[in-house]
Amino acid sequence: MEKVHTECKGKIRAIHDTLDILSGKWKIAIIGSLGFGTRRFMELQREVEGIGAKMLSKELRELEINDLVKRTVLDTKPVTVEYQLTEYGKTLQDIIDEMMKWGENHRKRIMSESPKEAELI
Amino acid sequence: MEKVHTECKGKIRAIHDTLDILSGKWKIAIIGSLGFGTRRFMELQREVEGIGAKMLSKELRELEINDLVKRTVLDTKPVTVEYQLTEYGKTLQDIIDEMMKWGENHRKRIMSESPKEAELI
DNA sequence: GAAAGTGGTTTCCTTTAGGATACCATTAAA
DNA sequence: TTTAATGGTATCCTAAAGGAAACCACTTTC
Repeated sequence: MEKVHTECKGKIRAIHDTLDILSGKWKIAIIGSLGFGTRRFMELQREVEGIGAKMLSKELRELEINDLVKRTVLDTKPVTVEYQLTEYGKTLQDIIDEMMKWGENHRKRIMSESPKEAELI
Repeated sequence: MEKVHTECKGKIRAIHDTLDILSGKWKIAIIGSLGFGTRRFMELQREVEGIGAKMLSKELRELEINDLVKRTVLDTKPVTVEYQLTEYGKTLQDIIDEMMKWGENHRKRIMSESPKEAELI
């Protein structure tokens, strides 16, 4: 029983590691945008609607630290910076797909229960 | 291109729906605990180490609203209340498993890069 | 020479998440 | 009669997340 408990805490920690990387208001949208291909800072800021420069730069830095996104500075004038998903970053796809499927189904479920309230979300 | 964009926003919304349900400091631990079987309020508070009554009650209410957890009041004296995962709640298992696998692998990866820092996390 | 675009950082502010403590009613045991 | 256990709620407080605006250096265009 104690072994089960210890094991279990490790698993919960693992789940939270993943959750920490994916949660926050913008990370998924950024990863989603980069899923279509390489993007520059300004392109991301336009595609991820509503994000400010501060948050974008912070989120990108975190994704870069976790080796999910690669940042490349090009020697142009003025400098351009490219962001792309790393191969490792692409390994998130399975889990993101699962979340997408579950979330879409959940919304349908809620809509069929009480459509009016659900529309407000 | 616009259609792609609209579709994409729906998908991102779906992912965030899922994320909203799973994120927060305690939900995963609660679901994990209930994964072993029915639990009473006090049992949960003991098993989910560190959680206070206010947070536990709030998180349980949210899980109940989303039909992931069922709350049953038993007519004993004093009243006992049982919480259990619904069938729908169990459908989260796939996605939680994916997150667990990814998180465990991610930790190994970080450990092999820079074991000393990683231990601190 | 001014404006606009490149990719940001810094500062300050508001909003939200979470925690500590006290409290509630009920009942059984000591 | 006090204590402990049941399952919570209400209030207040802190910490963290996030947003707005100003600012930076550099270069091209108007």
